[in-house]
Amino acid sequence: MAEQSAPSRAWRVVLEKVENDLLDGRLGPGDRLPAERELAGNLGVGRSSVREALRVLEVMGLIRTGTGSGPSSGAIIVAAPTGGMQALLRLQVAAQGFPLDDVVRTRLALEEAVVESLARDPNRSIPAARRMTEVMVASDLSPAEFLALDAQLHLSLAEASGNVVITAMMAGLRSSIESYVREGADNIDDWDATADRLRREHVAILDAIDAGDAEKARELVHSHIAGYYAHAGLSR
Amino acid sequence: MAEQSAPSRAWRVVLEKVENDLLDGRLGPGDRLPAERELAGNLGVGRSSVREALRVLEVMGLIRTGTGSGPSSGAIIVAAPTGGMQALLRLQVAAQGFPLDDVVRTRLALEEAVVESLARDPNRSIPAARRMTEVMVASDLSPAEFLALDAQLHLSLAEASGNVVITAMMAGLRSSIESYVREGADNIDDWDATADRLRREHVAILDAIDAGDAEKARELVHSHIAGYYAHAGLSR
DNA sequence: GTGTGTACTATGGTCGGACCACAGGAGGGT
DNA sequence: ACCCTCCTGTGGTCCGACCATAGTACACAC
Repeated sequence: MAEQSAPSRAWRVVLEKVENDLLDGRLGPGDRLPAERELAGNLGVGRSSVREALRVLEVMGLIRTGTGSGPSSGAIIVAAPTGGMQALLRLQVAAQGFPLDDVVRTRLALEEAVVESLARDPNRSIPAARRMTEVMVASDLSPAEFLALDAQLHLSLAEASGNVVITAMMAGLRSSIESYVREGADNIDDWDATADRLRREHVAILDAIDAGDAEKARELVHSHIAGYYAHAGLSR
Repeated sequence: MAEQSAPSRAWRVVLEKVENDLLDGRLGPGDRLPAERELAGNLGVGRSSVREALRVLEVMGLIRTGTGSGPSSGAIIVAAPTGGMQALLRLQVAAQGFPLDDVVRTRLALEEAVVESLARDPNRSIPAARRMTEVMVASDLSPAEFLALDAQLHLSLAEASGNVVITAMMAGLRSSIESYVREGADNIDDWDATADRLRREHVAILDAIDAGDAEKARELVHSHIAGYYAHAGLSR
């Protein structure tokens, strides 16, 4: 299925070779790829083409490259989930391939799924999120600081849900609209009151999760997020 | 936010330059990037580094490159949403950065959000999806063909919802687990009966959407997908 | 004047070589 | 036995060369 019958594009050959090695188990997390020069020789392409493919893999978060010699050098499969998603979403939003509004709505859908799944999970444990809410009570936080903590809080919920894909997507979505969110905060005149409301909503959401009330958690997180974006003038 | 203070990595310089140009509106969909040699000269990096960055942008679906001269040559901003997401998810799943189970659950969350949003939308129109269900009644479809149509059906729902981000994600998720889904079909002995059930479920889902019953649509799509994966032995 | 074909030019695609920086390991000196 | 040095392997970068391609300009023929 990874065939493309496009023998042009030498770098694609490299990309497909790596993908197939991954799919067939010849490569896995922690493994080292052959050296660039060796790979080039094996596949009959130039080193530059190999490098272009490796660059793609690196940005996508699949490999980490290290100079020097020894076990930590070379290209190593790491499969860091968030990095690539973040880069992709940021760029797509920047290039207007992903409208801001759709990003927000997608975040909404995922965030609702997260809290619902948490509320339904009898083995849930969200101490990290609780701790975040406590940190956020400090009243001398600038909007930017507050929003950063807010992002961490929401992210910690996703992590607690144990779903790597959703966590990566949420991190990416968040970072892709980060600048807009920060600008949006400037549109809010009564920032202290807003921050207070957000804090209370956070606590209410966590309470609903702890109480196992999935429906309520879903509704709360929906109005929490939709409300903020509307208030900040970011939603149509 | 786009700062990295990492003057090493020449290709990052290029990537950031393009991203900043996009964010500041100096570049937009349809625009042409400067020629590779020119870009290299402007930024004080080698052409190879420029190419590595462009390769990343190309795989992410942001640009399309064309040889020759004239208006259609060079690197052009296209911001094709699905391509990059597909590549990213496929590779991450292949490298085991994204567990299969999390992919399925994410698809579930997005798919539920799609049908719910459709059911709530008074201006919804899902003729494409209806047509797909009619095509799928042909009984002489192989499992692979049936699954391909099934994928199209679900995708057409996402498209009908008008959310590009969710559509791209769903297309990517789907393609990333495509091979596993196909293998899973082999685990199903009573394929004809299963296909029949899936067809009926599809119709029921569309009916619920048309009826504006968001809750029911959500439940139906949930059991539809979760049920199939469980039946195919793909869910833990 | 019109049409046609050829040469030119700008572009990406690829390769190979060269050099650098760096990290680890091997080997020699003490 | 220890430490220092040099060697080797690795990615990171640049450069120059060549090719394929697609427009475009221009000269030539009619």
